[in-house]
Amino acid sequence: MVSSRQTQSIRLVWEVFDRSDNAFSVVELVQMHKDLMNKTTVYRILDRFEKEGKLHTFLGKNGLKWYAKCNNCSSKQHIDIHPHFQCNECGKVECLSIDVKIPKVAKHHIEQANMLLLGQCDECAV
Amino acid sequence: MVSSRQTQSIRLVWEVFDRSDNAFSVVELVQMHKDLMNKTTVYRILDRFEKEGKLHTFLGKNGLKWYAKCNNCSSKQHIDIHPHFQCNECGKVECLSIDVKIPKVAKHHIEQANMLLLGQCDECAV
DNA sequence: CCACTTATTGCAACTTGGTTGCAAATATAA
DNA sequence: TTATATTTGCAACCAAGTTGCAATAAGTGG
Repeated sequence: MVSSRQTQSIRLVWEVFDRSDNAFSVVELVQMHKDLMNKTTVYRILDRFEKEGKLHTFLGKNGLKWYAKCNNCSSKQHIDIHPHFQCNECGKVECLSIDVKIPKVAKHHIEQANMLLLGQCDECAV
Repeated sequence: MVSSRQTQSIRLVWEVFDRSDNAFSVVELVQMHKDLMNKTTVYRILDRFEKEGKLHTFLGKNGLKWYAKCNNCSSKQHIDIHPHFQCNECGKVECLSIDVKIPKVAKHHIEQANMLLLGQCDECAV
């Protein structure tokens, strides 16, 4: 492993995140690159970005994997919690930059916490 | 829809929940009934229990669907939040009977919140 | 207790998200 | 420019979940 060559595909996938602060589902990312690279490649690149701490992941409302840029989060803070919001109508997802306290639970050693808020986003609220 | 016949399969699936306060993943439930009924049937029965407000569902750490009895929760409270805990080692899931405040977020109308805590359970902590 | 209606089930085929192994392509260092 | 090790494409695979339809079986009513 180690190195990390600067390939066309890696550049293209990164650009998506570089140009926007949105979160993207893997499905979207595979779709938007489908003429440019294989889905396996997309999966692998995202995987790598996550390991490198450039992106963090979480699960959306149907158990689909989403990726977002790590703006507020160092790779240490990945285990900490900022909640994500997903609109029940348009499906769009956002990282919320608020902190949620991880509850202490007796007899449980909590290492991570995921919080997904579901509702209606600004744009879908007529 | 409406009626609801009391079939063998429905009875069998319900017994699992009746005998224990654990949460069960669909995968487990399909597996444990595999000689008694088709997986489609298990899916359909769980689906129905959920609609009837007997069970609530949530997603575990790999996006797998889990079902648990609605003890503390009326069907109204489904949209409210008690967090779930999943052990990273043995995979077991519990409903935690603590309340988590749903954060208010400007410009977002939040309808539901899901919180999954991950860590080590009592039994896996040597 | 039988016949009938309709809910429920089984089955097989399908869909979708995600993974794997390996050969071919290509970025980089020398 | 070449050598080599990383990336990629591809095709096949896996698992979770869904669908359509024919077969089965609950729960009526007679």
